Amino acid sequence: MVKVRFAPSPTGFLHIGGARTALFNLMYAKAQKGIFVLRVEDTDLQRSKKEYVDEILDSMKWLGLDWDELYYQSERFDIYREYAQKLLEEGKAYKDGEAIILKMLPQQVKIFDLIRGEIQFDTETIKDQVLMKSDGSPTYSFACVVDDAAMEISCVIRGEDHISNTPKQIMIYQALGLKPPKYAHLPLIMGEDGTRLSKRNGAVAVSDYRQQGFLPEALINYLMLLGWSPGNNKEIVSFSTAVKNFSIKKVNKAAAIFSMNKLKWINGQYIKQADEETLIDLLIPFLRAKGYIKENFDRNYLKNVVHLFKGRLSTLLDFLEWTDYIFKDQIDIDAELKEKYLSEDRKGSLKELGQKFKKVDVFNAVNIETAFKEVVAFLNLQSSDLVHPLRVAVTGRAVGPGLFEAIEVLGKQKTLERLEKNF
RNA sequence: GACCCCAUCGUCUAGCCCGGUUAGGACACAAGAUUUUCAUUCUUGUAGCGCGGGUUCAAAUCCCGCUGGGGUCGCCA
Repeated sequence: MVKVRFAPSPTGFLHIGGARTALFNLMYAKAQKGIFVLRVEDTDLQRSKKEYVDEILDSMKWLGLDWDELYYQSERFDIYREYAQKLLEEGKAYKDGEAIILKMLPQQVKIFDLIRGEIQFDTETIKDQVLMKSDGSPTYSFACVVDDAAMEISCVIRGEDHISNTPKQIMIYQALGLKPPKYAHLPLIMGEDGTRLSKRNGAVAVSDYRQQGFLPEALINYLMLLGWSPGNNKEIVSFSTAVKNFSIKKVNKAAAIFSMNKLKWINGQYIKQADEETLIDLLIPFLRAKGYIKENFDRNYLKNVVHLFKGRLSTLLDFLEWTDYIFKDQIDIDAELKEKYLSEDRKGSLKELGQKFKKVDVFNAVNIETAFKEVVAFLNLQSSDLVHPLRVAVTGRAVGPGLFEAIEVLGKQKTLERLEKNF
């Protein structure tokens, strides 16, 4: 039976690298109809926090990284103590104060890594390992070994930063008389500048990406591409498709640099693919937080707005950026734009447009454009002479979606108000 | 420093295991087309096997060395 685990420590938020490790564990499990265990490694009584546990579980759920079993190491101290006691009695470990320490026997330890092949260590270079700390809590390696064995984990898939822990843990298995699992050490994810991923060079917490308006499916899609390729030159690939093609042996050995650009591109692709109703649900929390919508809002109207902008978003946050003139009563027009597009003679033309628009009964894009064209012809102008001033006058921006569609969505009332009052 | 891991376009990668490819794709970048603007979309382009030795008729691919990058050396996980 294939069984893997993701074992985060609740001393911080779920890290993007942790999420990738969890994802590869899940893909490996799903590809073989195995079990995915989530084990919270909260043995550090000082640094572990309940709020971090909640945040990690929440982020995992948001990403769709659903686990089959959940364990907390803090509830298993008796088990670790028992095993440590046994090693003490067998003379394989010794006491130093209250701490229990494993004697390192001299030998060559070979580990076979599914991704890297054979790796060899000489235990001469490894110190005796603390199993139980003076305060009665187990160390990472000891709890890890006892649990991986007890939970019958068939393969340990973790970050490359754990390679040097592996021989230490093999020695613990050996002392305990237990058979080690298989191992697969994933390449690390580095920041844009090639150094360790940190808050300095981009967001590290999964929850940050959520707040920045990334879709969970898009983040998953991006993460699976870091160190692995779904094949067939495909980049936009769903989790289930990835699972069908997943092979741990095809995982890359070299560290990968995180690219915000590519993540944004993928996110934009997912937004374009999503239907309006789905996007509305995703957007609601953002719109509420921004104060753009109240408890009660017109969902149909919102649908029109979403339809207008969905093709130009790379994150959900971009939507707020684009739609300020739709949701706000007042708009501010940048002085530079005023000077460039709203000169005195243009103002007269815009007044003229306002008069014409007032008479348009069915205020839709087609009728607005017709009215616009009539005014342009009447004033002996080119369309382009008035398109930009009109856009600036009603949206406060020089760029945006199709002007007439935008005006339709903006609505007759706000359009007329702005043509009369804004300059 | 010691031990360990790694090395294909700027970035993510396919190819490497089982030597023979015009070294493929994607992001980014550039140009063009479309668009009333911007974005989208489409087309095209720039760009890569770190270096040096082997082995071989033939090396991105196999071997060795170097260089470079990374990780670990806690009673943290």
